[in-house]
Amino acid sequence: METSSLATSAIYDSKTFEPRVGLGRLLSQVKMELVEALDRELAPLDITAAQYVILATLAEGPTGSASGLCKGVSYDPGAMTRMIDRLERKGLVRRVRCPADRRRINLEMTAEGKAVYPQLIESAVTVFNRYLRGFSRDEIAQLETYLKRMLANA
Amino acid sequence: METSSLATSAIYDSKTFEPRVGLGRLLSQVKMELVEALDRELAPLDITAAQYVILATLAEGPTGSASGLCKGVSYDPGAMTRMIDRLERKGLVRRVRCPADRRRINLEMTAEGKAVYPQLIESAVTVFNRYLRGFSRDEIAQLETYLKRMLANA
DNA sequence: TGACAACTATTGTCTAGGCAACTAAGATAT
DNA sequence: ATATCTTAGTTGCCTAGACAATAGTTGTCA
Repeated sequence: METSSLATSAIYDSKTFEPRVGLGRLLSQVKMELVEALDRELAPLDITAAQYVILATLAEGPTGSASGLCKGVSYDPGAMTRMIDRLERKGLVRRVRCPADRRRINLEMTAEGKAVYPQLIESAVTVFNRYLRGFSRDEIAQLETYLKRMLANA
Repeated sequence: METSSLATSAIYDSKTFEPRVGLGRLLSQVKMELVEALDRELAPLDITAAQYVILATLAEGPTGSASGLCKGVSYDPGAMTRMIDRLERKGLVRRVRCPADRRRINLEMTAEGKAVYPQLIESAVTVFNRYLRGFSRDEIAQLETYLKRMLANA
């Protein structure tokens, strides 16, 4: 039958599954190392990788409200409130009540936030380039495609 | 010069880097969804994905000590102590002082732990097969290779 | 032997996210 | 207009991991 490499056959079965060396472990490891590396890279700026994600989403996107950010980064509203507290305390971000809808709180980067932002990007680029040494652009595109396919399978 | 697809050229630069759609976001998302899916799958057994990882490492490997587990799953020793507390409270794992080295604590799965373990594997297999629908074995192998190359670049 | 270094596990403290309850504000329907 | 429903953000409580300090144990070496 030669089903072993058909795309439609089940990949794993309980007999042969090896939890310790599999894809899950690799994904966790890579993600963790990337976060740790970015944390170290950003440490001199007193900014964490988690904060970087929020700032980047805020800086690049049109979604200026807190709840928009929550959906964008799949974050709990409560966690987001406190995250914004931290960023506001650091003077990187400002809460601005939306006049049209007074429930909504729009977020703006402060001058200081905008000033450090290029350094954040620089740090992220450094980290990714380090972990992607030896990859061609095609390979990265393919890696991204695989991950997108997994997400589409959700 | 046509350097754009040479493997040795830097992949990203600060001008073109798009933090919101890149590899980091994809990796985080995939990892998170896998964990959430496994959590849901294991919920009826009252076991979390994090606990599954420990149990799997313990069941499959020869590393029976707590500190061995710490290294194996890059876990904090303090966190590991409390993790084992939880597993012990659930009756899945037993602490056994090593007679040869009385600092060391060896871990054994209880009869109950061994009894549920096949169901854990079954759950994990189900989740991975779901997220890998449509993948050939070759594609999975290549995905794993990419991730291993990233780790090797650390 | 005794001082000292290295290792194992535990505990306390801190940080941060998840969940639920709550308040305020807008939207909708009667 | 008012009652009801939905949405946005905040707060309190709980859980869990990270880090640091500690106690007990082993190995080393003078």
